Amino acid sequence: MRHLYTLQLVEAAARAGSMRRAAEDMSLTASALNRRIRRFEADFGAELFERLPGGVRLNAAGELLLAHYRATLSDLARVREQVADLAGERRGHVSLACSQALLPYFLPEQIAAYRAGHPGVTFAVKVRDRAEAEAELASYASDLALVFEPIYLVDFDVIASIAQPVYAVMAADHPLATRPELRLRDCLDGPHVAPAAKYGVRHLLDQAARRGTRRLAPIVETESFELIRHYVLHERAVGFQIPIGLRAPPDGSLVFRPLAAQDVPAGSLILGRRRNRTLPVASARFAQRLAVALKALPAVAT
Amino acid sequence: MRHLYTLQLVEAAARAGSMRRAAEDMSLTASALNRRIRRFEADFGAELFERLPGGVRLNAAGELLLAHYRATLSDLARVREQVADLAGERRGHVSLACSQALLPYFLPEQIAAYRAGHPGVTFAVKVRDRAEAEAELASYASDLALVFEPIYLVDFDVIASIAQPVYAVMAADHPLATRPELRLRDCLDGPHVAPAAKYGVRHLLDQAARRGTRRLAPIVETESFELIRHYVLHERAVGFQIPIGLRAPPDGSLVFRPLAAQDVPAGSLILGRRRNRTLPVASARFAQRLAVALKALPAVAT
DNA sequence: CGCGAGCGGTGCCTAAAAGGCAACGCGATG
DNA sequence: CATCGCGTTGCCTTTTAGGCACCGCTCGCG
Repeated sequence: MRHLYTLQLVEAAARAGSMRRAAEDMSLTASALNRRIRRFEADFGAELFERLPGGVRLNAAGELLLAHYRATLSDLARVREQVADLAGERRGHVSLACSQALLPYFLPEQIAAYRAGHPGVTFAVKVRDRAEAEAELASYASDLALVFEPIYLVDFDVIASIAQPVYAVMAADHPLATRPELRLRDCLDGPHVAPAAKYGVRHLLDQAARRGTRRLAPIVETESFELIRHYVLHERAVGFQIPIGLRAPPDGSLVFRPLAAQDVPAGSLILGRRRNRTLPVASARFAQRLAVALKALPAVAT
Repeated sequence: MRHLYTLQLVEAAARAGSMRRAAEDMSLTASALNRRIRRFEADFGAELFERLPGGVRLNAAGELLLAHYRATLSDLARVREQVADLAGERRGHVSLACSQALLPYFLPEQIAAYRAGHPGVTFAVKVRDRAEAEAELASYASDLALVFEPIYLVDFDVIASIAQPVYAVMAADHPLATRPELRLRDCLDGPHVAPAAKYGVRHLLDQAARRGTRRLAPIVETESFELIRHYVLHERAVGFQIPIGLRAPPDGSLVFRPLAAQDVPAGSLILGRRRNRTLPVASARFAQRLAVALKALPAVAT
């Protein structure tokens, strides 16, 4: 959109940290970019940047304006989608930040099912931990976030929420696999594989362990739940994951057992958007679909 | 703001209903305006107007875009105020749509008190009935609305709400003036002066009368509460108003008596803003002040 | 301590965009 | 059927934006 070009240049300068680099990024000479920004500042009534010897940095006014720009851009995209929808094109784009547990089964199925009915809609899926996901929303980088145990930020609207207990993951021949439900201490007594601290599953486990005056002592700590799932097939250890990210392999090599609720309370898997944001039609509809699918989930994985 | 000029032209054309007239309004030739709009439509990817033989009218896409423009404008004004606030200027502007009852005492006092602390802040007060006030908010024409018995629209956020019973207004020597509280039938039996149907007070009276299978039969029906207040001094008639718009004159010529709550339930005086809207700082602060002042109101006028 | 590299900013000239003017086609109107 | 007002287009002028060369400045490095 042509009329937002100046603001786009401001964003480029803010991102590059230097007018000359921003000019190069935008295929312009530094003088042209500089003049546009200076002219805008004069018109706007305030400087947007701190001019430092080594470049520029946004000041408070600039941050405010840039937030406005991003909001405007996002709203304009929504309008364009609605207009396209008016013309019956059914096009659109959904951007979503989610926790890892959604990657293997839930999201692929949901996206595929949605695209079957709306082949013109494209998706962008980013994997973000619970803190990052909310930052994604705040900066308009993603429309939706589907996160396990998010840190409730002020600018976050919950669209749907379901409980997800923590499950222990282990090889079928693990001694604990005979029990229908596990106590936390059983898992901690033996070797265990845990996700990194930034993940909601780990957060719940740490809190639960602290209540029992225990500590997690993982033999492997990782940012990848996929690694956890596969690792426990190699060494007799217990991993952890929430049921939405688990499905029994056909060969029966892997089993899941819930942790007793009195030890580790169930966490919340939450679908949210930026507070007060009107989503593009495609995102809003997909969010609606996700909300329905989440509620229809079987309470327990098998 | 220079970069929104094209959208401003679109709005002018929409308002004028003709490109030539809009061009005149904006001090431009029709050809220039027409070309800007056509260029924008090409860039945007959709036509914004129906071209009729007698002029132009916005189509659905145009309506959508214009709503975006107004939202952008409003958000930009907020940003500018926040930036001005950053510089410690304490400037700003509050636009407010309100019912007539607020005009004689409450609003002048509140505005004056606020301006005493913030002399840089200016005000725009529009008088609107309950339906119009919400349209004001929806179109971003006003930041706030303070209305008696608004028609609850979907896009309306309530900031504060207080109960206001309906009072009868009459000359001090009116026969009914001797009673501390009046029944509705007493008022309807004698000559009475009533506000027009679009006002909340009249709405409450009509509903109440219908329950008692009575009808209002005003000798004078008017859109002006000021006229009502003054008229009852000339003829032995009863008028109606809510206490926030009433104050006993020093000469004691006018008296107010509440209508029995079992006859006419109290209505709500509601301070609201457009749903999901971040208000400019000045408006937000003034709204906060209004909310406090409303809660501190004496329950009954004397 | 000097010197070059990189920065934001400015004057000058050219290129591009926007505006004004006149005219065209077209439907509505009297 | 002539006329009026509408949106629109071609042509030319005016305004605006961009490229280039260069200035003054700070900072790191030899």
